[in-house]
Amino acid sequence: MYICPMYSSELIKGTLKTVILKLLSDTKQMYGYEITQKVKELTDSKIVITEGALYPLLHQLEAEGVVTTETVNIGKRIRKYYTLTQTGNERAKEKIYEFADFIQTMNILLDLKPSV
Amino acid sequence: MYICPMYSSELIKGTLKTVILKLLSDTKQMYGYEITQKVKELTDSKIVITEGALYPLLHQLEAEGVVTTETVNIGKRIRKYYTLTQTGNERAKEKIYEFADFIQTMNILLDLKPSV
DNA sequence: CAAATATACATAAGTTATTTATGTATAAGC
DNA sequence: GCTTATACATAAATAACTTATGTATATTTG
Repeated sequence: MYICPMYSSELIKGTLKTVILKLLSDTKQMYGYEITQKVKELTDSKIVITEGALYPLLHQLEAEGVVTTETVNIGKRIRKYYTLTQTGNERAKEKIYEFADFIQTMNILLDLKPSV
Repeated sequence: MYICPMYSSELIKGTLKTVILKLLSDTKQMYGYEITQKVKELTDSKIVITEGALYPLLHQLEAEGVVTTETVNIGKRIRKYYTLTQTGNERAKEKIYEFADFIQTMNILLDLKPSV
């Protein structure tokens, strides 16, 4: 049986922000580790977000005012929940729309059928 | 009227190789400048390949044995035509398949309809 | 109950791939 | 004649990620 491996990193690069914004626009509040697990689960491990990529990006999004954070104590450990701001919601819509448009263009370029 | 600008470079990054391999698998022989123009035309200027990105990649593909080259004199100018090797044809199919698969996964992740 | 794995954050060095800038030169259009 | 288009090439700077490392608690498994 064929097991589809992870996509080449060059392909995944650049979609990270869009994916995170989408998840946050669906779930309101998520913490970093939760995001990595959700993406892994939804993509059957074809997209795996590493911590080194995720955390710096989340910090950047916070600095830009796209998300706000709330730190919660879970026993003696901490969790940092991220929530989209209004700006963040708009940004999420834009990025998702852009990607949908991009897919259309790539479908034409690569002669893929719309349903593929 | 809304004019869709170029996609963010982060989105385009990583699809360059796939796009070039696809064009070469369709047209057999193309030269660098021709590739940039074809992509610009097919994507309505939403994807524009810069020379600084294109030529190093073509040279790399040649070094890997994915393409062979033939230099032709056009008047006093030169053109360097690129042709896929057999390895190159396989590579092209793989990359195109990988991207099609990637799109499917992203459609699920981003809740896009298959036809979008 | 000890060890391994999972949860949960964070950052820094190294790598890779692009962008931007620069360079050379001929051909075509105005 | 000047500007734009054709046509190649490379190098420095930048951006973004991978890999590695660090800290620490919680849970599972043998």
